[in-house]
Amino acid sequence: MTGPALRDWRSVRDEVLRRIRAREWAPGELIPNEADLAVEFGCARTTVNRALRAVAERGLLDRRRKAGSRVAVLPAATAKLAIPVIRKEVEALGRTYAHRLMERCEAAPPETVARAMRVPAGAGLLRVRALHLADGGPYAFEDRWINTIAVPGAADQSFDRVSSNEWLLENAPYTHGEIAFSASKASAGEAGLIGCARGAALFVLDRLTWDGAASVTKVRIAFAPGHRLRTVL
Amino acid sequence: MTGPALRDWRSVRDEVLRRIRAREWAPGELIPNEADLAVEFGCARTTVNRALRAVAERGLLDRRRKAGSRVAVLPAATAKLAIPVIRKEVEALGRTYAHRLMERCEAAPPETVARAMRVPAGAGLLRVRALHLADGGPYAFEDRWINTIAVPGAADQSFDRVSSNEWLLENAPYTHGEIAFSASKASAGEAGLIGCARGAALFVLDRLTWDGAASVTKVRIAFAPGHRLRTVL
DNA sequence: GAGTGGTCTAGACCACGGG
DNA sequence: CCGTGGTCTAGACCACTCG
Repeated sequence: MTGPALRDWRSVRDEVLRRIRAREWAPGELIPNEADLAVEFGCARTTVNRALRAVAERGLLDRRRKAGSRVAVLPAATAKLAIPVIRKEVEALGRTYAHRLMERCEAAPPETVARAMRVPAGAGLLRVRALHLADGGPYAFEDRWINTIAVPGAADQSFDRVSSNEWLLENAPYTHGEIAFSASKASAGEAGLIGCARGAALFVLDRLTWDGAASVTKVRIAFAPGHRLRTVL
Repeated sequence: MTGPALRDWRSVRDEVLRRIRAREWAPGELIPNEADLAVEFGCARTTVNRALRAVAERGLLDRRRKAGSRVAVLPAATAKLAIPVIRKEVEALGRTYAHRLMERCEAAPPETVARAMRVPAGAGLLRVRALHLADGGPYAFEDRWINTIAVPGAADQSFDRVSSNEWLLENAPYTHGEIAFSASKASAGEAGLIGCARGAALFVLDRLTWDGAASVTKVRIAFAPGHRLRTVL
C-alpha cells in the first residue's frame, strides 16, 4: 500500500487529490492527520501541511484544529479572477488601445452613490465618464465617481492622456474593495456611445474600492456586446 | 529604522504591503532579497518567503529566481470566486430552493458543442434542461450536455429529485475546466421559463469541465434578471 | 484536557536563469 | 558562474476547539 516516498508537496497534493476523486476518501469523511500522512508518504509533516493547505484552498478539504481534515461535500468550484487595467486587457488581445474622455466634472453624487461610498450627501465628487476603444471601436464604457478627499491628486488630472482607470491604479492605492458582475440592458445613451442597439445585453462590472475607512472610487464599466470574462477551474 | 521584530508571516506580509502602498518600494523596483529581509525583520527566511509568496499571489509582486522580487506595475486586481451548487447559493440567500426538470433526452449535440466537448459529431449525449427556483420563483435556467461515456452513471439518473447540477458535482469528478461569464438577451423560450420579458438582459455562466482528456459536461446557466455575482478584492 | 492543525526556526540543498 | 527564490527537514511551541 505504501508506494515510493513522495518527494515534494505537489506530489503529495496530487496524491491527495487522487484519493479524493477516487473516493478512497469519501465526501464528509475524516482523513488521516498530518503526522500519520507524513509517515505514510515518507516526508516531513511540513510538506504534508503545505499540500493539504493547497487542497483546502481549492475548497476540497475542510480543515479545523483538533477536528482534523474532512473531505468537502458539494465543494464550490473556485476560480481565481485577474482583472487587469482595460488597456492591458485590450493589448493582450493583440488589439490597439485608445480611450476617449466623455465627461469630467465635479458634482454631487446621487444618494445611492453617496451612501455606498460613505460620503456626505452633498459632497463634491469627481465624475469621469470615458469610452475605452479597441482598434478604434468601442470596447467598454466607464462611469466613475472619485472621492477627491481620499485621492487629492485626482483633482489636478485631466484624465485625457491616461485614463482614470489606469491613473487611479498607479496613484490611488486601495486596501480592499468589492466587485460585482451583472447584465444590464443598454440605455439610449450607452447604446449611442458603445455603438450597439438600444436594449442590447451588456456585461457590467461594478467596483468599489477603499483605502482603510475611506472610499476611493466607484465605477461601473459596461462592456460592448459579446464580451466574455473567462477563467479556469 | 528597524522596528520591533515581526513575529509571524502575516505581520511580515502586512509590512510588505504597507511599503508597497506607501511607495517606499516603488512600482518596478527591486526589493531586498529574502535573506536580507529576514535579518531586518528578525525572523527566519522561511517566514519571509511565506509572506512574499502571499503578496505575489495577490499580483503585487513579480518574483523570479536570481532576478529577485519586483513590485508589479499596474497589478491586475485579483479576486477569488467561489461558485457553489445552485441549491446552496439559493439557500445561502435564506430562500427555499426547488428545481423543475424541463427536458431530459439523448440527442446528438450541435456541431459547436461536439467540437467544444471533443466528442464525435454524431455522438449521443445526454441533454438536460432544468429550471432552478427560489421561493417558488425562477432563479436560473440550466441547459446542459453530459458526456455519458465519461459519466456512465448519468444514463440511469432521472435528475428529477436531485438536479443534474448537484448530482454531477457529487458523482462526476473533474480535473479541470473553464468558466466564462457574459450577458445575453433572453430568447422567447428563456423568457417564458424564467418569467421575464423577451429580450431582457440575462447574466450567463458557461462552464465546461474535463476529467483528464475527456469532457464531462458543458452547461449554460442563465440567471433571472437582477442576478449579481459578487466578490471581494 | 488533549489532539490537531498552524506556524516558526535553523540549516541545507536544489533549480532556475541573469550576467 | 553564482545569486535568488523554492523547497525539504526535524524539531518545537502554540492556538484552537472538541469532547
